Amino acid sequence: MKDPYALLLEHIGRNINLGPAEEELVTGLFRERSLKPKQFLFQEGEILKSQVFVTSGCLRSYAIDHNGFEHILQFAPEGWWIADMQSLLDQVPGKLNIDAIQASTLLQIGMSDMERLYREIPQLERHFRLLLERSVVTYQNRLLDNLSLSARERYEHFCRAYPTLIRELPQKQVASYIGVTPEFLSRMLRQPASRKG
Amino acid sequence: MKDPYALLLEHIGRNINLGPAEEELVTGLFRERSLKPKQFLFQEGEILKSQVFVTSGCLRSYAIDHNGFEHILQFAPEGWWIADMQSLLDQVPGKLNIDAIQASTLLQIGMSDMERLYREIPQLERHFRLLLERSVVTYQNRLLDNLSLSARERYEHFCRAYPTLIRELPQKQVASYIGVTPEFLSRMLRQPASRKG
DNA sequence: CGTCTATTTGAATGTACTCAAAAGCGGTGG
DNA sequence: CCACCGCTTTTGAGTACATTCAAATAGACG
Repeated sequence: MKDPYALLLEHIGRNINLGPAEEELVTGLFRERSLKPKQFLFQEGEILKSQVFVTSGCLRSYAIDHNGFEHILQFAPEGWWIADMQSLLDQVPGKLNIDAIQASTLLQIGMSDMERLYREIPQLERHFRLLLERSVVTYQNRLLDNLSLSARERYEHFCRAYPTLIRELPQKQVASYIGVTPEFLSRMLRQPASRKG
Repeated sequence: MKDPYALLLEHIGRNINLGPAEEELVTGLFRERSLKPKQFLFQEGEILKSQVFVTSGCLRSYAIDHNGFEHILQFAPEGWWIADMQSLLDQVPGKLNIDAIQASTLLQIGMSDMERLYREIPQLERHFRLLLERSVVTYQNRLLDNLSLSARERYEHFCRAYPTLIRELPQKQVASYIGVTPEFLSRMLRQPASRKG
């Protein structure tokens, strides 16, 4: 079992170099927490107060539409950040739900401590800028997939993007992520992929 | 007609405070450029070399799918940045096209100059971090709209999000942005919105 | 076991697409 | 000024991909 704090520092270390004092400052401000499967970290209507870094297991964020259907926005396995960013940034009631899909551990930091980190370690701005750039690219690609690909193609993309996750996830959640009903995904997987290649 | 450089500094000034020397450094590294309607800034397969800030008019970025259909990813009116981020960040051939939908002017900065700016004005990391946070939220919301809303609802959202643009854009481009065929959007607008509210 | 949820299957339906063609619109050049 | 061209919008008819609702089956967990 890896040390959560080591994981966080390693994650940050991919983008910037921190001195020992800085590393201590960072680790000193994050709190460990664990979640059981299906346990909520955050629910629609609440105001999110902290940044969350997943250190083991896997969380997900999703919205519930006006027909009661879940739409998964993000899976966050080990080494990923997850949040309702709108709620966090503007301190308004969130539209997302975030829960654990496996037993998970995470590191949490309150927004005022986070701001202190940005003040005392300006390099962290860079770290998160770089992360966010990747995040934007990812969402752009997913959006284009949804605009231009068939359900089957989106499923194939998903398998390639999350080769590990796909084995652990219930079909229902894959369906929710790629934007089809569970019934339709079930039929699709039974059907031989039309070989026109 | 506003000064493009003043517009850029005003834009940056919303997030951070620059001294006069810093402002000069910034403006010294951006080059002005103008585009006629339908003129390309960037085409699929090229490698994007510069960051682009729109100072008048409006650009768009879009991808072309394997059936030849355009899918608009972004409109960039005055005061917005636009890029094929994947191409820019990884220096790989891009999948997007970027062109002007009106006569437009913009400010451009090469990646090495941009890196110099980040080095000499670390605060800029913060500025772009904040921008990117908003960008992620926007793409997340658009993705959720595409996963959970009907074509009509997406159209209504679009009208609210871009009240000015909607008056200037050909229907075809709105259709491409919200993810329907132009034929379907045409029919939809002719149909009375079912009043069940 | 029994319960709860996920998956599968069936039949009917709907939303949005395809292809084809006509009509409208704007610009350009003779 | 009008004729023509290219592009957008509209209209029609047929179709497909995916959903809905209902019910049966299978799996997981305590």
